[in-house]
Amino acid sequence: MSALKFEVFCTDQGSAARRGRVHTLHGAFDTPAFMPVGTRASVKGVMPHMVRHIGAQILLNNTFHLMLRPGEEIIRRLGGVHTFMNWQGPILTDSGGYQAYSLAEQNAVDDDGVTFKSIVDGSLVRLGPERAMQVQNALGPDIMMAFDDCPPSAAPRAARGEARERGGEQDESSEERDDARLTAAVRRDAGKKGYDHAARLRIANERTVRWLERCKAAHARPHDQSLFGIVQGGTDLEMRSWCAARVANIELPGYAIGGVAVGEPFEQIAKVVRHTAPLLPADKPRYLMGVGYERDLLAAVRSGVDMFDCVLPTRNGRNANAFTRSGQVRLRNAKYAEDPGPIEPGCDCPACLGGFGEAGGQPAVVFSRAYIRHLFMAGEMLGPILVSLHNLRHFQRFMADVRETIGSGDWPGLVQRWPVAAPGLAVTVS
RNA sequence: GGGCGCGUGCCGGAGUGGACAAACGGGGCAGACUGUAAAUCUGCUGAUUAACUUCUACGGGGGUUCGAAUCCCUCCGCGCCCA
Repeated sequence: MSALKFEVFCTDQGSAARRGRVHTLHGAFDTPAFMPVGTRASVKGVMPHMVRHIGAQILLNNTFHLMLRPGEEIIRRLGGVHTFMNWQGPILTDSGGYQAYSLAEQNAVDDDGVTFKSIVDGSLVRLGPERAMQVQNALGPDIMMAFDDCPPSAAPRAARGEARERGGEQDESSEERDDARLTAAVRRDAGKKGYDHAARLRIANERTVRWLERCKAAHARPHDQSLFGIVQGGTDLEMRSWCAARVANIELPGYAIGGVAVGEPFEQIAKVVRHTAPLLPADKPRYLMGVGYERDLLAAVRSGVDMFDCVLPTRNGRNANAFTRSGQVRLRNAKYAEDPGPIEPGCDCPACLGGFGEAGGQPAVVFSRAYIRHLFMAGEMLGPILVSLHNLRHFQRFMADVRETIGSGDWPGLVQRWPVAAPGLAVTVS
């Protein structure tokens, strides 16, 4: 009797997509599922009951950040993450392996783990497979991720060039700027002279597999908590195959694809996922870590992925960037200064509906784009909250529709309702 | 009536002979964001040009100088002080 049960209700006729449900000791969630991110035991700006209200059934926490503050022992003594943050549904914790990537400038990786310079007090913090398990066992999530080595993406500059040639709608004026951010993540490894990306991927793969074995061995609560293994391998399909074979060979309740969406163009992400997902056991949930935009989600679902998480709805929500079925809306733009309409007509989120529908029915007046823009211009915290709610609801509604569609098989219909996701269908129909 | 000081771009405010279309900050405009050190970050912000450029600019006018936001004269406005 495992702490996790996965049932598949139906599989799509024309793709590898499947609809199902994952059961944990803190309840179940429907798959494919989108999990909001609450890194430090908080989905920023959104109270747990609101997170539930917009349709989320499971959310993320982060091992590394909670270990530094407030410390896993405090959370354990207070009853674990569920009680601590007042979320009684399933919780998944990321292991901190991603922070070795995202905080690359503050750490060093070796064969036994990662040494971080604490972002809280500057002290040296060591995180490896055993420690990551110890912390997650103390935090008490339903699903815990293995500690992996997430290598930097191959060549951010070249990758972006490709993306641009394909004539995406993105504004090109920003390329050099976020280059700075990407190279920051790459600096630690790729910045070294004589850097050999293939070799780095191989090392990451070997570590990830070895660390996974150690994680499994160190996992002290297998009857309460489920450990997921992670496949690395960058954009190299052979490396993905190599890693997937070894990771899948280790008996676990679920498996994840990591090291994706770290700067690659959309098609590359889809390609890696389409290649890797089928290599993971069909009777276990497959989790694509950190993804993503609607088109990425659609392509991955059709490749057989069941779980997703992403900071986009909340991070972009805090930055006045609203997701809609037809694309992103930058609510700070001057053209919305007098726009009386909701973020997205027809949306049933608390922002577009003007509230949570208290007694007496829904308010007649919505939170207008003009009002939300004003909130952002004025620095009012309600702005980020409203748009976060809208975005979270957007992704939940999208996933709900995707689940429906897996039953009906009407993918063109889905893409008609969600034009933003269209590239995801195009890429998986051959 | 006399004396002193001040007047810079949307705003505040540097600059006191050339590297000034003018620091810095604010405001505004635009962009980015994929297992969150992010309510953050980046760029632009006199006009004109695709760009090199050119033009108009530091209260008004006049002057000195190869060259002035910066020096001189004068006028206007504002502030403070003395009668």
